[in-house]
Amino acid sequence: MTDKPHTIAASDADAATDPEQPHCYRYPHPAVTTDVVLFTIRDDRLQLLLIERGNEPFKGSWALPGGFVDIDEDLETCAARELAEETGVENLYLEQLGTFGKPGRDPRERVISVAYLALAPESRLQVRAGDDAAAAAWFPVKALPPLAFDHDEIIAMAHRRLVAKLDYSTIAFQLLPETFTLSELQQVYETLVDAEIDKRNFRKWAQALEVIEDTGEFRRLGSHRPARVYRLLDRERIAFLK
Amino acid sequence: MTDKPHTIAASDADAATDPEQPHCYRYPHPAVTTDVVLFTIRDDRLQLLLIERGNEPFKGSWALPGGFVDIDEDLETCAARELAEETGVENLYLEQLGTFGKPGRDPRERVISVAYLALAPESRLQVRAGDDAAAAAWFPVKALPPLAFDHDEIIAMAHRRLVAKLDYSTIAFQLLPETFTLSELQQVYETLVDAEIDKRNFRKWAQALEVIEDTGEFRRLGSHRPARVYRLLDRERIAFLK
DNA sequence: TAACTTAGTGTATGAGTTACACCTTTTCAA
DNA sequence: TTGAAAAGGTGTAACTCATACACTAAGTTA
Repeated sequence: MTDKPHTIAASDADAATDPEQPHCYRYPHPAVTTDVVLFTIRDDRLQLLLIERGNEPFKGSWALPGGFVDIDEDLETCAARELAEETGVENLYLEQLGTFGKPGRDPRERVISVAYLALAPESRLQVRAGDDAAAAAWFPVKALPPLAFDHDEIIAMAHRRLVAKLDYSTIAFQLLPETFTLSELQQVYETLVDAEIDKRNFRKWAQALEVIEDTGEFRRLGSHRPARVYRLLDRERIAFLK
Repeated sequence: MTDKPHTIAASDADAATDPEQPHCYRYPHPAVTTDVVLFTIRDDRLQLLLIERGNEPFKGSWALPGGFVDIDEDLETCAARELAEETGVENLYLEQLGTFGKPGRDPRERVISVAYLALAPESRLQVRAGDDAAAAAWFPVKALPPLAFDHDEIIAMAHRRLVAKLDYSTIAFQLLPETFTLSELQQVYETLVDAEIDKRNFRKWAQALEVIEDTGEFRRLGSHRPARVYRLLDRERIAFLK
């Protein structure tokens, strides 16, 4: 990192000259936001949360939940906070996806957005409108509305990342509640890869992972044989395979 | 993305009130930099480029090459520019690694750094001091000097990413020149995984990839049988495996 | 021309992935 | 009460891919 002169100048950024715009720097600074792609599975379809924009630019389009990073706030904390504001839920799975900073992606000023991928089981979500009363809604990944900014690119990257991680991690378990049956687990995988999976092979594979345990309980839902209920051994941490 | 009031206020950021600090915003903005972890293989060891800091903070420590993002400059362009300034080389392999923004990581002001991973064969590099005449030097990953900021974390992530990608991509070919022998390729892999690899299995694997072609030429280097020379089929693009 | 050095080659074994069909256990309705 | 409906649950054989392993080939140099 080279020491350019504005590094020093910016350090006394508090110098207030205009009470309306009190934060001044020798060189221009971009704004930094976080945006979150929150996936869940509802109605056997992969869906994600979007917020309708009430103002220009992109008024009427839909955008990822997100917002400006406070000056003393960690990036991941910011993403978690924005998400909690929209969904009312804390402690969701969250991982950094990438940073999007093409000049012009926001027509107002230079905005650099750190994007996050989040996952949650539908059961944990009770989406309410955020503080700003903007409309929030779920959309299937296969049927997205017109999107603001470069959010289509961010969503495409999030989806690719999610599907790629199925091969070498247990990330998909983040889409299931505390306890689940093997059929429910298979449903999640089939939805994500958008293909049918052989039942016997899938169950052999899932049980060989050594990341789930039989709770000893059964779930009876419908007029058929009840299913064994399993639990993730290590809630929180996702495992990496082979 | 919610519309907070400062989104609008920041749009007229040009309002100059103090000729020394003419860039003012209604809310504080962080500074944004890019830092690059440039790996190469020299003397059969994985090494990376560091710059000695001439000023506080961390005066005398070593830091990743990098610098502030210009207000109209794309992030990757910024990383490539900083790298070109240090190495004199353009068109190196570059991929975004992650963004580091813990408050306090730079004691002067809030600085958010977008880190990049870069790879180059030693043959393409002729490192010269940058414009600022700071010392630049190569260090083996296994013998790094005291590092500035959180650059140890960034380097650790870059190294993990590089090694992880060996399993499912042809990223390692970016560490080789235009043409190479299979023994040279094997050397690169052995250096990266820090272990010996069986020669027959490695060559079988490399040739089954369908990403290299025999140039028909031979390289004679030393008092022994000459080696066939290969070339990467699709220079530039790295392939994803299985 | 013999010694040295790296280049180059094949086969057998085990592990893991895939394809594939039927019986079990429950509920519900006749 | 019984049988039809619906999802739960199970094993084996074929194939693919990764691994372990040792000798000959083709140059250079003394």
